Amino acid sequence: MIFSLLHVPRCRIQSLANYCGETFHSFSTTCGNNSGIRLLSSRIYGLQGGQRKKWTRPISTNTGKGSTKSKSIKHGILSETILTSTTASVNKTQLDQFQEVQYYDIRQEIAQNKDLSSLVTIIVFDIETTGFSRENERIIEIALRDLQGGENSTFQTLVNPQCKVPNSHIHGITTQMVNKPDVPRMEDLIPILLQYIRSREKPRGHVLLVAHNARCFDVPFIINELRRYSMEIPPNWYFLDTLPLARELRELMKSEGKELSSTSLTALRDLYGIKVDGSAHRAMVDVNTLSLILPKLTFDLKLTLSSLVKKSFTESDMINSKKKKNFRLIF
DNA sequence: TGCCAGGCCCTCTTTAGGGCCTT
Repeated sequence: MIFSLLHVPRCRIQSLANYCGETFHSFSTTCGNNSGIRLLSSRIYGLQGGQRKKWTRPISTNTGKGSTKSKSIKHGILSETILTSTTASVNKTQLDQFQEVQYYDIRQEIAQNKDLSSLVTIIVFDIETTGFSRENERIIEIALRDLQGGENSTFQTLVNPQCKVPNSHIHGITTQMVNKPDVPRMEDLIPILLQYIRSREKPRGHVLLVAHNARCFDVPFIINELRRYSMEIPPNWYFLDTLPLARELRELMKSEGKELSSTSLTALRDLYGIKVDGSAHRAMVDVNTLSLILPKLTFDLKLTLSSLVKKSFTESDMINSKKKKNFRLIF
């Protein structure tokens, strides 16, 4: 049975942790045995000039159900596929309409003491890229996991960067793996990704996208990729960076006379005794790792859902932060 | 010839420098 992290009363820290324990135990079981991954046959409309495109490319989701079939799979979430067919039709008009929907700042809703559990979808995500430069490098893999579980709670795909992959030694993703016609390019993927995340949202709800070092790495990459195709981050997306949380944990442990060797994802994984099922530095493996770390981290730091939302940031926050920094440098 | 990512945090600090974290 899958429970939602978001169903936990906002002020009951213990409940949050208990809930996380149940959720992530269920998730862990699902992940270990693994559930089916689907090959989506997608039809999309090109964003540029409304040109219609049709292709079939491998994008994976999982059912989130512990079926008998899934228990027979042994080698991690990346290795198995079940063929199915789903149609995703998105055009620019639909996306424009989406952008026009008015959302309140969720942080104001906290102040108004609204029930966040009915508003927020938490999605852990990770990207693999050809390097560190958001300007010069490209995304080659994306993975997401909706922590409320259920059918199609994960999304993952390789991305065709249309350039060489110089750092295969890091993630094992080679130029040959991604530079081929059946791997979607980013311009093909963006509308599908937006549609997927929107499908996980609650009515007039918000999305909290969580990643390790999100502020300096993952989020700027995502923003840049969207901007390349004249797209913007949807107004109801908020980001949570777990790196500052890891730093808080290190300070907390230090005050208790303990030591955290590093604030990396690997160090947190080791601290909490989480076993890696698959190749580290593949997007879904890191997503699964962070999905298991998050409830333990929030428990140790006594963080509620509303406190997580308070720590979140938007694209606007990043822009304003940069402006303030430039202002300080000038004056 | 010079640059080659960038934001955050710590300290031998704040008109700075270096390390961490992500691929």
